[in-house]
Amino acid sequence: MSIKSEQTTEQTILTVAEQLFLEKGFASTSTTQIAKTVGCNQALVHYYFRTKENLFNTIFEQKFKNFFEHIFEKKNMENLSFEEKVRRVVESHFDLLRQNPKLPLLVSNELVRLPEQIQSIRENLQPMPQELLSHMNAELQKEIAAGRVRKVDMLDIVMTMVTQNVGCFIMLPMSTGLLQWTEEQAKEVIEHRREENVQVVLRYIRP
Amino acid sequence: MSIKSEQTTEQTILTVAEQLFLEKGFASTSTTQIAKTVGCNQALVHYYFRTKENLFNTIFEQKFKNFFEHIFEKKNMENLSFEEKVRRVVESHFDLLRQNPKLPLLVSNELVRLPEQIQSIRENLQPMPQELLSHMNAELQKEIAAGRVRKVDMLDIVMTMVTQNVGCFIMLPMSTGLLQWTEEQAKEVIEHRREENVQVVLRYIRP
DNA sequence: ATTGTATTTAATAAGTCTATTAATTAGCTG
DNA sequence: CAGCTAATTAATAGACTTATTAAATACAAT
Repeated sequence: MSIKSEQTTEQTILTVAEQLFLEKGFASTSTTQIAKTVGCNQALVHYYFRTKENLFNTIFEQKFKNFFEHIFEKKNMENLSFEEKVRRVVESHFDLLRQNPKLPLLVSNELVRLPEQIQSIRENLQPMPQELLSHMNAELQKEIAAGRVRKVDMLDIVMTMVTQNVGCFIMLPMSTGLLQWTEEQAKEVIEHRREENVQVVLRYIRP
Repeated sequence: MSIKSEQTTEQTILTVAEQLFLEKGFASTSTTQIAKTVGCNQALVHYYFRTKENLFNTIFEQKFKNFFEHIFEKKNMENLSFEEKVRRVVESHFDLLRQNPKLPLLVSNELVRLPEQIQSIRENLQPMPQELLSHMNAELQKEIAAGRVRKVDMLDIVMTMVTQNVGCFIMLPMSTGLLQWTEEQAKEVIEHRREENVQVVLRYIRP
């Protein structure tokens, strides 16, 4: 085992495979390469996960679920203003993406490849979003009634936020290349865009 | 030749390959499959383009260049208000993406795969963006000075627009799956988001 | 030490993929 | 029609892929 192991080999395979899938996508990652990176025999990958598809799904579903759990995690924000709540939601969504910058592209790709996959995901997190969304919507309606927010659909707010945050990370390699940012500059831009994305959403809902 | 041809076989190969690359990406599209779809022998694909990479680059660069030309196309908007200009730029960018809904994902993927590619693209359109950007910036500064727009960087405006529009199409398959839109509904959402994206940008720059 | 189970490896089948080569066909020109 | 070039095909080399199988090794418990 070349990778430092407190982990079992099985876990190491998962870790390595995740990295490679994120880096190069499903099609361009071979079980041979996974095994080579782990430092084990290629058959071992199939011994633990039988098929490459299986291995991928194990990682993918876990990752996706984890991601949504973070998003829908109940945060202690009861006594904050609506604006402050929105700010925090945008920021924590952004921060979650920053920790998983390559996930959105992988998800976008693989959901195109396997539209069925999305159904199994949907079923795994059925009640959460609806419940939360309607709770948030109730609060939004109060704000609108009080004239602190313009009349706007909750779904549009969410889409604006998600699109802006996700788009930011998907486009990062392209922006970096086209505008020839150094890694340093790229980091600064990300930090800067975090606040701008908050502004985008806040100004979007302002009366 | 099974595909109806007014086109030469070479052109047909280009057309078919473009479709398949957009659909399934570079790695998951084989020259065998291209040939099968075209209805010709697999060697013919290599006869015309020698390598798959070559074929891809031919299509990719042409497509990318074309796309940027549309974006930086001079439009006749001299006697419009700044706000109206912004609206039209956002809308025409959105419309261009709507005509090429799968291009952003492909570009995102392949620029990760080949960071060098981006440099050759950069060189192909060197003067345009800088020139246009500084022209737009001059106008922006006037608007800011006149108090019709808040103090904001041109780059942030552009990034907000591009991110919002591109993100919209990259996330469409995911949104459609998660929220179980019909094709009909998806179309309506796109039409709706077109206007919302305009609002996002306009409200983002409002004083 | 032996038995049993889990882990790991070597070997390999069966298939696909890219790319090349040599041969065949089509289409045009003189 | 002969001759030339371009288009097209069949065949195949060679590399790489996924997945399986049977054998070898490691490790624990009896």
